[in-house]
Order: sequence, then structure tokens, then C-alpha cells
Amino acid sequence: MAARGINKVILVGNIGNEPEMRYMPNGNAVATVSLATSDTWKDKNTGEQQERTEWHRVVFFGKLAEIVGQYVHKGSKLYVEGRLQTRKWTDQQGVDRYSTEIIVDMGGTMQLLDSRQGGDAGGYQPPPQPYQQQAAAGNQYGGQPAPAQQPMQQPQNRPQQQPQQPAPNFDDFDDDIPF
Amino acid sequence: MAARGINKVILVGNIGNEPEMRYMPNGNAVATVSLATSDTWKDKNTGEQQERTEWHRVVFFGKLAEIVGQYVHKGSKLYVEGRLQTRKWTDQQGVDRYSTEIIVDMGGTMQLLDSRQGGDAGGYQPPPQPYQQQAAAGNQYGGQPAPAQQPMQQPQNRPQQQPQQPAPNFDDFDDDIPF
Amino acid sequence: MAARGINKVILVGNIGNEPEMRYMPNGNAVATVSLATSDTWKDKNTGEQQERTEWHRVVFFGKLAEIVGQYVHKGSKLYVEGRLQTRKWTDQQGVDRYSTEIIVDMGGTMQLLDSRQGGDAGGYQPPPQPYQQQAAAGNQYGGQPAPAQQPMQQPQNRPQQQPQQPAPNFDDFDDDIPF
Amino acid sequence: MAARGINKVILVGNIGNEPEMRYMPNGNAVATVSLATSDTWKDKNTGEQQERTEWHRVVFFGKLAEIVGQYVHKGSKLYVEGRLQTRKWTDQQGVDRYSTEIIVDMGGTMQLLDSRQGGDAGGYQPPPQPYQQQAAAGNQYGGQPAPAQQPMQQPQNRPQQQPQQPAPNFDDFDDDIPF
DNA sequence: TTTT
DNA sequence: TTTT
Repeated sequence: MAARGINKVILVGNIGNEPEMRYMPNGNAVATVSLATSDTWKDKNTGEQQERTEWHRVVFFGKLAEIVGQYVHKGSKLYVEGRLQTRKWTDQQGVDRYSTEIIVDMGGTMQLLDSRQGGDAGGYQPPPQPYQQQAAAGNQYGGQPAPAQQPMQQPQNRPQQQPQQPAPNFDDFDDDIPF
Repeated sequence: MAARGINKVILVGNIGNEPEMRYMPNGNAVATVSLATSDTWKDKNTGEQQERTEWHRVVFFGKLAEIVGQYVHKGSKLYVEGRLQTRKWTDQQGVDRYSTEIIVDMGGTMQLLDSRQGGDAGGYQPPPQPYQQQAAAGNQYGGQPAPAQQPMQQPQNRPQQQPQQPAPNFDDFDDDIPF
Repeated sequence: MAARGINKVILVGNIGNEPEMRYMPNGNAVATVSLATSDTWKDKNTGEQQERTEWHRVVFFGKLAEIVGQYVHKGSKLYVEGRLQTRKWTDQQGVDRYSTEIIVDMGGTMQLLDSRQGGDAGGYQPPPQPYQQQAAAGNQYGGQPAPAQQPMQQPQNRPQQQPQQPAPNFDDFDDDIPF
Repeated sequence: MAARGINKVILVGNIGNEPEMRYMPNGNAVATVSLATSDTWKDKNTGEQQERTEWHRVVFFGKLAEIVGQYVHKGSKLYVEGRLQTRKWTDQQGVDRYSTEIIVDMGGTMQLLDSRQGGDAGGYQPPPQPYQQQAAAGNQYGGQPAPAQQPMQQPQNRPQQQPQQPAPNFDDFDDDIPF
């Protein structure tokens, strides 16, 4: 993917929900999380400590989505590098709505900062296959509404392909170490 | 401004509009622009060249806003470093709406990449002097709706203070070189 | 500090040594650490897992140096944002030598990623109050030689002002939360 | 290439020399340039404008090196994203020496900011072929000594493969648009 | 709405 | 050695 211009987002923060998994018709995973960053400052007048939490909707594709689905949980601290993308959609009243997300695909990277884990899950994987549209479901966590516009599929559609929790064999990944 | 987590956006792209200037009650400037980045790729099936342009709503504050107001124009190429912020607002139907912007204030930086100009307008300078301000008006440019929430004033309210085009005196800035 | 051009380094990695503290004649702290990042890849021929660790010499100034001196230890995981600087010096044989460091001062930021701590120690705060310091020792880990070229002062000059380990009062910092 | 930790450098600046081209035994290009960034500040005492230029040795590999060789010239303004790497070598006196470079390969990106050109030459190309070691030659440009440690070959070894100036056929690249 |  |  070539590009004109630079579109880069770097976030470090904690995840506010369990990753929401979806699957493309071709089986490729998509994982969505809400990541929090916060600014703190002292009020000029009252001198009181203020804090504002920013919630970022982060969407992982491909291999990174697999890793997120397996190892990222509510409360996990992540380093994320992706790009900004604003999707336009139309709500039930026919009004144009916009949702901005941080896309993390093969051009981005991710790193789990929890525990004794870590490492880059950066991406130079072959590009994801295009796929076909389908169902939809809401996102209950994101700081922004996230109408279903991208096809998804329930995880149970492929339980045998990717065991949910403990990663028994990393051979599912094309690299020895997924992160 | 301390922070928990990292919230950083880096963009390089061209400006699609003349900067929209507003002024705070205390006189501080706010400049908003739309910055384009684009991805290009070859369609897997047709082999045709594809392109998707992403428009970013970038909001500059303080001294950087002044510089943008004076030197940035439709078509300008900019390097921008800021942070993501999503504002919530309620539309006329009482529906919650969200608008995500890249905020560039003293914690960010900007650089004009056009012409023989250039240089960093990054910000660790003492705060710009407050000056005059007034009314308010909507934003017609952003890729996303941007209801007027912050006080603003028409540029014509202060033409004598800040000449529009050729910068005759850099003494308006507290640094020798504004950018 | 204005600039022409962008000079930015972002690192996430673990610290290989106890921070080496120095103090300026005016009391400002300087903390130097060696931070490791590593690339791993599979050998094209043997198929064996390869790893190369890169050691980065990171130098913190001012308030960030204070925080590093108090809270960063061998093994700590850090997010660091600074700028590249290559110093030239002459060795005992009169040969020009160069040492490249990542400088983290008020234009940069740092974040401890260990434990339940975290938060940005980025810097737009007024300069930290000078205070006393203590020990000093060489760096056995850095990938590059680091001859003492900047003025320093023995730590014992200020022990009573800033207790070494557990931070009893964060009021020593001008922000409520140092990181 | 997976990684533990993040090692990222972002530079925007002008090139101080014509790119120095080398070629791997397998024909892969390597381009080295010196890129300048500078900080300016006002002297606290004299009030005079000060400037310090930092020179960065940037080494491009693969397709990006080809593009640099064709389109980058002395004075060109570049956006560069790469990683830090310090090489160790031994000088003629048997003393260990170090040279830090910014490596820009498939994990990095580059963008020409001159003229009406531009665009991302980012990298998701297939990994470069491993190659065999060979000859050596000095580097006359870098801000730091750069003893030959990597095999190279004189450009004249393949002049017929890659016409020097106007890019007649972009088919040499695996993308429609090289930048 | 910009750029190429 | 570049730029402004």
C-alpha cells in the first residue's frame, strides 16, 4: 500500500473492554477495542487536579487481530501504531454520521506492555484478502458510535481453527513469536 | 499537561481549504484546517490503481494558530504533530454526535513543507499574548460536522492587528522565527 | 526551542542498568540509561530464530531526570520520546570520536510501563527545582562510550531534599502526579 | 521481522549530499545520505539567535534505495521513518568505534517533500534477499565515520539495469507509483 | 476541499 | 554537507 502523505497514530494506553472479535467471510479476523489515554492538568483557577480520558476505537486486522483476540483483555496495556480512518454511515433517521477509528493492519504494529510479555507484533504480512459484506452488530464500548458497516461473523464459526484462550501452538502464526 | 498514556498523531499532507480562524474570549487564536492524506493500492482483481483520500480535521491553538492563519493556505503541505480528541455534541434532533479532531497545541508541533519555507513551529514558547476577540460562526469545511462550541470571531475584526499576507514584522511573535 | 526539520525518536524497551545520575552546577539533574530494543527474525537459510539487541543511550534532563533517578531501575520498561544528538569528543589518543544519544528534555516525554504505574512525564512544566544529589557510577552497558563531558557534581550535596527511594511527597513536583 | 520493543526514528530535513549508492552482490541497492535537522533558540544571556545543526546518517535498502538513488539529490527535503542501529567496528589502531545510523528498509518509509513530487515510498515489499559479503570502501559523507562493514560494489556494475536519471519504466518497481 |  |  503506497500512500501520499503520512497518516500515523501512536497510542499507549489501557483497554477498556474485552476485544470484540469479528471474522471476514474468508476467515480473516478483525478485533476492535477501546483504548484509553488521559490528560491530567491542574485547573488554573481552582488549582484542582483535572483529568480527561480519551477513548480511542482501535481496529486490528489479520494476524494482529488474532493476537489481540487471544492475548489482549480488559485492562491490558498496549502500544499501538496505526492510521486514522473516518467512516461515513447513515443512521436510521437517514442522517450522515461519522466514526473515526485507528486502523492497525499490516502497515501498523502492536505491542502488549503487560506482564513479562511484550515485543512487537508488527506487520509485514501479505495483504488481507478482500471480502464480501454481510451482517452487523453494535459496539457497546467505544467512545463513539460504531454502526456495523463491516461484515462480521460470530466467532463460533471457526472455533476449531483458532482455540480461544491458551495459545497451544504459535505455528498458527507465520512468525515464531507472535508478540 | 501531564498524561497517562501516549496519544500522538503525525500527519503529512496538503490542506484542502483556507484556514478557518476563530478567537477565544481572551484573544487566543484557533485555526482549523482539513488536511488530506491518501492511500493508493492496486486492486487485486482488476489490477487498477485505486486511491482513497482521508480528510483530517486539524485544530491549532495559540501561537501555532496564528502562524497557520498567516502562512498556511489551501494547497499548503504541512507536517503536523498533535493528539486525538473526540468531541461529543448534540444535534438539532437531540442525537448525540461525535467529531474527532487532531489537536495541535503547545504539546504538538507543525511545520510548513512548502516552498523555500519550512522550520518547526513547535511549541515550548511562552504563551502568546492575549488579544482581541468576539462573536462566533460555524465550520463549513471539516470532513465531520463541527458544531460551534468554542467562541470565535470573524477575522475582519482584527485586520489592523495582524496583516493578512506578507508578514511585515515578526515581532508579533515571541521568537525570532515564527516557523 | 524552535527547529527546522523534525528530529524525533520513539523507543519502547527495557533498561539495562541502574540510571547513572549527574548534576549540573545549577543543580539540574541528568540521568543516563541504556535501553534495549530487539529485532527477531527467522534465518532464511537455517530457519533458526535470530535476535539482535540494540542498545540505546538515553539521556534525560531536568524533571524527567529526577523521575528517572527515583523510579527507573534496571529492568524497567520505558516509553521514551526524544531527539537524536551526536556528540563529538576526542579520545586520549587525540582521535575524534562520536557518540549518538537520545536526548529527552522538555521537548520529549517518558513513561514508565512497569507495574500499575504509568502516565506521561512529558514536559511543559516549569523547570524543576534544583535539589541535591548523591552517588555516581559508570555505565557498563551502553553500546557506545560516554566520556564525561558535561559538568557534574557529587550527589551528596543534596540528600536531605529528595529522599532516594520511596517518594513520600509528590509535592516536590509541580504536578500532582510525576508519572 | 518481529521485534521486542519499539525502535522508531522520524526525521524531516534536507539532504546535504548526493546519495551514495552501493549494491549488494545480489543487486539490491543501498543508498546512504546525510540528512540535516536543526534546532534554533535564543541565547539566554546575549539574546542572540543560536542554531545547531544535527546531521543524521540515513541508510536506505531495497526499493527505497532505488528511489533515493533516482529522485533524491543534494538539497532535497525528505520525510524519513526508520530505526536506530549502531554498528561497531575497529579502526586501524585496533580501537573499537561505533557508528549510529537510521536504517530505512521495508519496515520504514520515506517521502520526498520537494517540489510537486511527494507520496509515500513506504515499504511492505517482500523481504530483501540475504546476500554474501564482499568488498569495502569508505564513506566520505556521514557525520560519523562509517567504516566499510557491509559489502558493496561499484554502481558501474549495473548501469544498464538502472538508468541514472529519468525513470523510464516504473516496472522495475513492484508498485505502480514508486513514491 | 488538497495533492500527484 | 542541507536548508532558512
